Amino acid sequence: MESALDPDVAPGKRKLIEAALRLTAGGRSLTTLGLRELAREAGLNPNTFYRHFETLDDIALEAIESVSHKLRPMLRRGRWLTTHDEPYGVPRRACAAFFAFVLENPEAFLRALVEYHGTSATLRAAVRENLRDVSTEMSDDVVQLQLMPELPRATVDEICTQIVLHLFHLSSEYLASAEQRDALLDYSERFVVRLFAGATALAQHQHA
Amino acid sequence: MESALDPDVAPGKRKLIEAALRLTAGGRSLTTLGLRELAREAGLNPNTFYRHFETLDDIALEAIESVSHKLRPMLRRGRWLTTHDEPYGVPRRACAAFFAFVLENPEAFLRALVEYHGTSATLRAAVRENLRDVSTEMSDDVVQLQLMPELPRATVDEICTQIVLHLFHLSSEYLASAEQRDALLDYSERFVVRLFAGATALAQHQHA
DNA sequence: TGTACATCAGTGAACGCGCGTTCACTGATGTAC
DNA sequence: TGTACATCAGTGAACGCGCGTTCACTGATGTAC
Repeated sequence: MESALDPDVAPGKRKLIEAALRLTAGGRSLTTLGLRELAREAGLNPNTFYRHFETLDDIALEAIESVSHKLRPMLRRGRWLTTHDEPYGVPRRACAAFFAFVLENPEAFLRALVEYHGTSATLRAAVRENLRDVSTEMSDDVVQLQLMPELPRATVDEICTQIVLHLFHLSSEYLASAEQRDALLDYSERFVVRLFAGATALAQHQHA
Repeated sequence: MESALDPDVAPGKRKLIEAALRLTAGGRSLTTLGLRELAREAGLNPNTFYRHFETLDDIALEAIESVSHKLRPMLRRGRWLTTHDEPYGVPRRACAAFFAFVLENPEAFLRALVEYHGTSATLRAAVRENLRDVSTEMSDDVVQLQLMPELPRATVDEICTQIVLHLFHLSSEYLASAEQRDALLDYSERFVVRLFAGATALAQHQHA
């Protein structure tokens, strides 16, 4: 269940992409993969690569895309917030939901982290675009549930971007040490609460 | 003036380390360098490598260390704050000082960014240690200049860590596009101000 | 002061190996008539 | 319905190349006596 590829792509192509994902699951960059290495991992003739891809960049992009297509739907609204709860637990539960999702998809996050500051501009852009989508959805929720009624939409957007980025960068440490997970959750909650509390306080000062 | 190496190390060793720094300046990871590639860049026989290093990891570590020894003293106290100014401009000037420093040492920052989530645990640890030192010094300043008298030291430490990390991750975008630099500075200032304002507001709520 | 020897940075040729790439081939599936 | 042909995923052998590594060598500097 590594990827969610079309079922009607050639089996060799699917095997190669799955091999790429397997090889990079531990934190290796997609840009360091070799053609023969991929074929070996996929159990195919090296030549088969050329039947489906032009360059090694091609397969890297398709691999990123297949992960993204799996991740995106799982980060939609419902997972983050539950409307009928008291609002003060929301930041903690949102952080907890994010980290739970990281635990469910550790390889995907390690891959994304590596490419975030990696060599390939295309892969960097792909990762950032996905993060932007996540933070936009988070911001939508905050606005629609009227969690921060005093703040303008632009401010909520900005803070959500910073939160998602922060959680994203913490995810490797969250995966690495099970003992620190509670501490990281506390830490992230304080981060979120402080940003929103600060923005609210500043907005009130402006009004007074 | 790439590095600050001991003047009495063998010229071949210095040339190899400088070659490593040159090759990674654009954002390549140290872990992807080849022995012959280094020798070529340094203008030396490939074999000379073995006179000074055991493995390719060795030279990567020494390269990181030489950058660190150059960077550390430049991030000390004086650069961040100026005591006699009004306190409300401090966050912006601190961010501006950090970004100015990034502009002066673009290669060093690109290198550090790449290794931050890279494959080698040793290099990751080296980068993180340096960031921790920077944020500790920043926290010292905030406490000693009594900029946030209501906040306990632990809170100031935590916020400074988050600020340094945030600025660090922004540095690649800061370097990449000159047009966005003013916007990034504004953005960072808001981030800093919100965190401290939030922590202060929350501390006052607790007292009331 | 002069000679013999050890140390050590750097050289040059050669090795075996895995790499990306090319070419000619197989065998299954689909399609035209 | 049957035959001929095109398409296409996958195979296998071979290529030239750059890699890390080894071995034997040079030549300068320092040291012992």
